[in-house]
Amino acid sequence: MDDLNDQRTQRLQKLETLRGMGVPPYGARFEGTQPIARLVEAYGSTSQDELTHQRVTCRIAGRIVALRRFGKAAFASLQEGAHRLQVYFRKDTLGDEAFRLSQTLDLGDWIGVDGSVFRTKTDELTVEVQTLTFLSKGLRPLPEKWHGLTDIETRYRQRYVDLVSNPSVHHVFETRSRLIAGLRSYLTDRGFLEVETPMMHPIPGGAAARPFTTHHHALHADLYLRIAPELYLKRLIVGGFRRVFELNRNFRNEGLSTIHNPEFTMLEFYQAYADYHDLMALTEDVFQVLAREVCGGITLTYQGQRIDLTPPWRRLSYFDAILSSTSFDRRVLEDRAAAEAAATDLGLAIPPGATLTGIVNAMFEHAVEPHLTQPTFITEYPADLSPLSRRTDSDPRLTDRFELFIAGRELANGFSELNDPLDQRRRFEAQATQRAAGDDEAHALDEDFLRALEYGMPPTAGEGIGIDRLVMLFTDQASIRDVILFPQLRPEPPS
RNA sequence: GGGUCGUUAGCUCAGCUGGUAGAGCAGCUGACUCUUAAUCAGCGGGCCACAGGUUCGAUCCCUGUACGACCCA
Repeated sequence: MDDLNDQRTQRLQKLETLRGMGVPPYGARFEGTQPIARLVEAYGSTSQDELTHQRVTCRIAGRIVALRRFGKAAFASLQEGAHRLQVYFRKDTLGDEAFRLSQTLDLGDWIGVDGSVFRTKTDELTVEVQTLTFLSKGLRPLPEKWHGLTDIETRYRQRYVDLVSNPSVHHVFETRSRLIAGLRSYLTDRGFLEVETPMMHPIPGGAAARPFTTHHHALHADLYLRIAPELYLKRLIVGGFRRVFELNRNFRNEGLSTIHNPEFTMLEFYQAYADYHDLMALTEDVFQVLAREVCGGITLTYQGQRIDLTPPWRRLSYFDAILSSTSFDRRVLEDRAAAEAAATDLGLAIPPGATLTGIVNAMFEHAVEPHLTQPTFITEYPADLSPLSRRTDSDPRLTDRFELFIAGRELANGFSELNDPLDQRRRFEAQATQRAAGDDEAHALDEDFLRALEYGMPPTAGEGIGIDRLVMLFTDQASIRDVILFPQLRPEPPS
């Protein structure tokens, strides 16, 4: 049995009272309403005299979130989304029957209202109700009016209550939606075609991550939820699309944290004939466009830090970043023993089988990443870490790749694509060696992808932008769970 | 996986040295036709997350479990 408290019991009784009055507690269509937000916007600064003169009437609907009764009159706040408008019930105006209905209303109920717009003595925009239409009965009490709902677990598990109780949550998710719409129009305006590639992959690829496994019964085949769309999008470039993007969910079977949710949203886009420098310029530009559209300017505040998106952003090579953030000399990048000593010096625990690349990357993550507050492109990643990236012409141990860091977090990853099928095969084979050595995040070898490359992929640059982290940055949220409507939690224990 | 902290009424929170629980809001009854955290009078509401242990006695001390938050790997 569910938590059957006395308030719920009371409301179940009121449901019967409504039925007794001939009022359906779960009504049907209520057409022709104006959004409360629109009404408030339209008349928020209109004077009482002007409202009287214009005889402004309206039809609105919403949830009752505050109620103040005075014998033969009452005030209520109607909420729709993040917006509220006060309504006023008078026995004189409503008549006995409708006033009796208004007396049965509870916090949380949905009603529709026809009335005239005026200002109260205290100058609050208010609708005096002429006709009251009952729309839907709330059986559970809402959280407290002053503190709202603060219990973080309940906020995530019952986001619907969070949204009712905390209007600022609406703002975060509206901003999320506008950022995504902004990215879509930015890319489509520049000739990128939005495509949909499989979510279920026979071979998980395109990233270093553990996949979720599922099974298709009719095909008698294991399938993997995609960890990245990359290899499919590049197949499309092989097929002749010049510019494509996909903006959708990826799934990675890894731990949860303030910056990791097992399903998360990624934008990936690919541009033929371009290189990673073009993408860095595009990234600087699109962040500015979004910041202006959504935040009204190109400086943001994130968790108390001022973030300045004015281009050009700093560009720093991966190795130089490590050397300039530590006091080590170049040997630590080239000699495994020196690297291990340096890493130990930084307080890092190095597992026995760790490769030079792995140790150096641990140093990067520890000594460099957290300090990259202002937008910074880290470039020229080692080829060992970048099995899908084109090698740098002047030094084939490096790649034409960048990652973007802001506020100490990776926001984007882009590179000139490796389009040499023979080199790609060797890189996959190196990954297979790592996998055999116990690295279960190493890339799997995808023969069909290699076959596609053998048909010839033009020079191409591609990039992924982590949308959840982007939204965190633009809405100043500390946890990824605050920018995902229904973040992953353990299943609720039975009560 | 490890550490720290948390879980008390529908919600937000108190609860001292171990003696079977309090407030505000919400709810119920009554008064009130311009209030806005309305006001006034009265009333009800608890598996103190769960399971063990210590104790004459546990919301409180101990152990474990579940769920969550943060930090670390």
